[in-house]
Amino acid sequence: MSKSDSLQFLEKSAVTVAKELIGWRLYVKQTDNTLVGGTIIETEAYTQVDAASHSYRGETKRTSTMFGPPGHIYVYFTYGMHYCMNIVTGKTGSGQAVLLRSLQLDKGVAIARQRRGFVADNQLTNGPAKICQALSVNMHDNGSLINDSRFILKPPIVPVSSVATTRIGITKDRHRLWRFVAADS
DNA sequence: ATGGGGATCGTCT
DNA sequence: GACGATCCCCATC
Repeated sequence: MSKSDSLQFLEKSAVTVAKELIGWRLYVKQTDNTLVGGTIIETEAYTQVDAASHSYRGETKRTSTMFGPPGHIYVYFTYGMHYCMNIVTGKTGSGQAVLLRSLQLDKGVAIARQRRGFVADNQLTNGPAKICQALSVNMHDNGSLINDSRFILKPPIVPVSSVATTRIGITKDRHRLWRFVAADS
């Protein structure tokens, strides 16, 4: 699959992408040109009809990336101290994104351990803010285009099946089964 | 093993 | 002026 095929995949709706993104691999280039990242094993979909989504009340300065073209990275800052990253999906202007919630690291484990304060290896990237801390992603990366920036996204080597559940850490629209987890995790 | 609360600030009401 | 698409520590069971 080529670079343009990856971008074409991201034109699908957020719910479809969130489900099918399980098993894809995300890597982020570091300042020394090495890679940190691994396999995506947990995602959540957010859309404009969804009261839990940042895009629910329309475009603002903060959410403008979410309303831009698919394939870009939407980073937001929350709880006064954490960053979380999404991949924008769907038609341009539709306000959809997929939140990355958990990765299985396979590159850059040593630097990730250092950045995460030497927690247990299974806790390095098992949360949206942990991913950003381990991969060194912050607001400067907001708006970056996948495969044309620090961010590299590759399709699965073998397809990975996923299970749909309710989302985490939200108070509105909790009923939607828009969280997807790798079946074997 | 599980649960409550503190840290900390940009964004929107 | 309130509240998070969170994480971590500490208390308690």
